[in-house]
Amino acid sequence: MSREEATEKARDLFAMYLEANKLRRTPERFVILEEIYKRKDHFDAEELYIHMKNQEMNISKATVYNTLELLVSCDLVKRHQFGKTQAQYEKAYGFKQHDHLICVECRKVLEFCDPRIQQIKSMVSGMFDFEINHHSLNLYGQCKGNCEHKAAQAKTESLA
Amino acid sequence: MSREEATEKARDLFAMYLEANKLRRTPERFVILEEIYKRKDHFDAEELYIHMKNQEMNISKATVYNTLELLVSCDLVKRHQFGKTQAQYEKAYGFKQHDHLICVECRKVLEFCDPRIQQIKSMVSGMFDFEINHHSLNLYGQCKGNCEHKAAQAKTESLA
DNA sequence: TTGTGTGCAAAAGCTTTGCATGTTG
DNA sequence: CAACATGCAAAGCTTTTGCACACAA
Repeated sequence: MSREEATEKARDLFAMYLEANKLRRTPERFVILEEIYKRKDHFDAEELYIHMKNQEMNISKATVYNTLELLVSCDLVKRHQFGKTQAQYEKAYGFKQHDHLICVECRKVLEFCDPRIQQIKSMVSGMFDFEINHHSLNLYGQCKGNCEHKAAQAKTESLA
Repeated sequence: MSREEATEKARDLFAMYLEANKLRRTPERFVILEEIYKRKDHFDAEELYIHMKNQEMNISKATVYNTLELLVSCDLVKRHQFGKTQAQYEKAYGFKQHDHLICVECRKVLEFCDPRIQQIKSMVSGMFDFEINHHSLNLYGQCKGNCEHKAAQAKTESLA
């Protein structure tokens, strides 16, 4: 699925979600969704807010946070806590689910996939009689070389 | 290893760490370590601070945070981010490493172990040429019953 | 028209910092 | 006695809230 297709689908899903929950289709909500789906990487609420301001868009922080919350609720956006404070976000629809590898030196965030995490989830779910909705797996470490990860990136892309 | 033995070992390790890093052996640092190793569950910095105040101990928040930081650095304490803000801590020496299952309804935190996480870490480490120091795996969901997890607790204890 | 959503600013909550004082090595 | 650690309070930073106005349904 191309980025454009994913964005279009996400827009439709968001509209349906809003309708189903009797929430309003405000321009702000769709502008924010649009901007998030233009992005490739992780971002935080502040960055998104600043970006809107730079575009001369009159969108408040309250609305940014409110909309992110809505988008997380309907699974169109994922929220992560890589560091101590500031949450990070990323688009979630139409892109392969993955986990994260964080370099504690350069703070770069890489993505990887491993099917074993699904097995762990099913097993734990059964053992505790829990319904597991989502998970967060972060590996922290440091790149051995010069914090250039291009070789590894290429490797995972070939696996995808 | 009993709780007392673990506490004693932790105290020694902390003393060695302080000496190795030319840091001072202040009473506050050891009182905090002691209190943490008395605890069975997760706690946050505020709880620890309040507890000290209730014991008529004159320990400031700054010292609580500073000491937690030191203890995390030398792996005697682990820091977790289960929710959005407030970090949670737990003692780490002499207790089996584990991951967490969080009920998003009652906020209860359960613990589980799975060897597959180690396999994932080695594989990703090799693939990205990364040195992985630690990880964080949290599963979020809800208990199907009444948020009583005693049966499951019993099951994991029998596995340990 | 009606009530939800928005912008703005202020408040809240967790953590860190600055400074004077105390205490370790 | 010379640094370093502490206590206290204030500041910092991210996120939430209150309120008046705007606008979607």
